[in-house]
Amino acid sequence: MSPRRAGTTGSRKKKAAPRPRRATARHGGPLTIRDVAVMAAVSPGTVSKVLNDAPGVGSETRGRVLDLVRQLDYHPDAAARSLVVRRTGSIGVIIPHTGSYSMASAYWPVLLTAITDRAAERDLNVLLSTARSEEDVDSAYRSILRGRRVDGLVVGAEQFGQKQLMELLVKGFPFVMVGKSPFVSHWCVDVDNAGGACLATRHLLGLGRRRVAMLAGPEAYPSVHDRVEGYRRAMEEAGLEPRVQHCGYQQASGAPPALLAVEQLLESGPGLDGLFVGAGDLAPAALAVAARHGVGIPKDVALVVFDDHPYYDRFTPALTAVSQPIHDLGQAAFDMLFALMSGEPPEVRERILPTRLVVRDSCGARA
Amino acid sequence: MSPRRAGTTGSRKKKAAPRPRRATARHGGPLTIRDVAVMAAVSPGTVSKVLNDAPGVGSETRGRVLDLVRQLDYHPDAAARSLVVRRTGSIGVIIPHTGSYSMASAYWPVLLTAITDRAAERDLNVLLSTARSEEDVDSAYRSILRGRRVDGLVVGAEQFGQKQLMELLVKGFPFVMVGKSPFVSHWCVDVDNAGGACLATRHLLGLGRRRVAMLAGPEAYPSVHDRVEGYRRAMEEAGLEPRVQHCGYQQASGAPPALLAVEQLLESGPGLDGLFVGAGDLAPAALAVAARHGVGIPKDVALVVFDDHPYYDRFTPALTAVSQPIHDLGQAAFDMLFALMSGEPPEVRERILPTRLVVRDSCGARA
DNA sequence: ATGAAAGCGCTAACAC
DNA sequence: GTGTTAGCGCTTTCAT
Repeated sequence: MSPRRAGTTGSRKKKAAPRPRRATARHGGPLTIRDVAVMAAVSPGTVSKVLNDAPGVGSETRGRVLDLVRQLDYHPDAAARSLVVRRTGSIGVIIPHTGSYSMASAYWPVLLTAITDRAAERDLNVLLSTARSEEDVDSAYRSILRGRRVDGLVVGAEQFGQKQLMELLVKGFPFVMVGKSPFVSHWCVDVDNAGGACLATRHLLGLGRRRVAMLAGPEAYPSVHDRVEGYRRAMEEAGLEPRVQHCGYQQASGAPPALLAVEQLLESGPGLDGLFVGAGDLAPAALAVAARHGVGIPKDVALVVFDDHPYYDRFTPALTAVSQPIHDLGQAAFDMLFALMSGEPPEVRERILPTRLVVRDSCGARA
Repeated sequence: MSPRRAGTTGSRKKKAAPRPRRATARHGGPLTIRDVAVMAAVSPGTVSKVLNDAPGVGSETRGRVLDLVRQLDYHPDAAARSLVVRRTGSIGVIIPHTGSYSMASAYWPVLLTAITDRAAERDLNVLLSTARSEEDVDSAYRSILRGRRVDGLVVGAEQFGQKQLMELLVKGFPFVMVGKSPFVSHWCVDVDNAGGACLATRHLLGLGRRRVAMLAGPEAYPSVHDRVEGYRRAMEEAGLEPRVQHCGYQQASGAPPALLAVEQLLESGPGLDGLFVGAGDLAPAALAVAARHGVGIPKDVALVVFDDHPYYDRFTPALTAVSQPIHDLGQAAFDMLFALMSGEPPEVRERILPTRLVVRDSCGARA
């Protein structure tokens, strides 16, 4: 397809021929370093040195080349460059989205934005892979790592399988996890799940609520575990009996397990007067069931939800929430990865960011 | 740094030497096609043919190589490959996020997810660039196009500058726009903005509202223009006087211009009884101002907003909204780009997707 | 300070 | 059917 050199002097097979290569620049495609070199009347090697701020180039020459480069808007071919320098200039980000929800919630989008912006500052590109299901994670993983397309990786650790994590670890591939992995200990960033949950629960307790239950996600996730722990701690401090109801996250189809879980909470046992909703995804379900049962919020049941959203402000009642510093989390993840890639391991292996409580109406504090 | 070949026979400079190259495989890095070739006792060329399903390989050999490849988990180096095939196997996506809002709204995240998933099906990677401001778009643009890192591009056309768009056009670079550009005519996908706006307005009119105003974004955007047009059409059909109030989108800081715009709408002129909010971003402001003025929704003013969100269901009143098929839009954008990249231009230059009205409480239809 | 040339890992044209 | 080799566009010794 691409025209290789036309027979120069009939010498194509004899090994003695000094591999003439193309002597003159005559192509159709984009500019190459040769073109620039020819026009600047220097060798490609010199242009390369200029472009890479390497020493050994006269300032007069350097200036001339630089001008030309600017004028021609020449940019070295990334593939050719990475082939020789053995770096791609990209990082990978793998994020899960179970159902259409995760991407619609603010968590991943904001995280991603933070990472992308930060990466851009360092002249790194971001290769994004989304994974629909946990099985999907594997293919996302290989598609992004296959062929050494990235120099480092940010992964949502909770959804990542042990196998892949171990693989990365063994390879010594630079990566950081967002959220703790149930399987491996490695560099990661996370929010203070236990602390935030404790904060939320204490807040409800401080408002005089006593029968405070927790609606939690699937037990397998470390974040869920930590939030349950924080809730438990607050309850036990107050000498109260914890009551945790787990449920699955919203799936792509089928009846939301959250609804059933809330039903169970409301129906069984003695009446609640407080509810800590352990994940933003679960809040709508909790509100819906409460409304259906004629349970007033915050009058009958005071409610705090983990993970904030701008729109909670416009719910009725406006939701009191534990706000996570998602943007900071993304920046921290990138910074950690960047350090790893630069061969300077960050000081701390786990960077845990604090949460804060945003008090609105659903907890009854303003009532 | 990387160990080049150790002097084989002292012949390093004489041009007669047949460029011996490395004969034996002995390195530290990842597997190369040579390694596989050696182990399979075939030539690299043959391995390459197997990997690319090229003809001219015996089925016995093919099987042996394939087994080995699988067993070794060998993947060809992407950079080396793209250098010779002149394709990167990646597409770029540039999305704007003014303030932290855009990414928090469902539009871009869902669009991005759709594109990414679709790309994965075609074994294409997605290089993501976010642009904070309109000036930022330019650097995002160059960073992603610089060095030919992608084979095609999806861009949010409204925020893209004329200069960049023209550049792409002139280069003949495959790209599709999401939303129409004010500057150039090119392949693009969009929702039926005018139709959706008309739908919303007619709905309000059909409910008996007569003094229906529209709260719209900045005039410069084609989508805003189209929505205004749809609104106007519906009003004029009914023989009513249109009343449009423009405002800027939410900025990173400063008082939201939306608030002021709504104030103006409510204060000036004769009392409204209907409001068409031309963009999801503006809905919270409209509700806030209405509440502050003691304007009941839908009792006093019936409201419909363009662009739906799962959480609107939990607003009070639940928001009636024009729902855009964002996921489909993303898929359509990718499909169009893929066709372009395959050299088979899509049949239609503009793919316009229909919207539908999601009736909830704010329009008063259920009252 | 500059240029020549080797070679990164792969594919494609051609020879056998 | 299989091996050989040139060369993609760049960086990087090494010689000059």
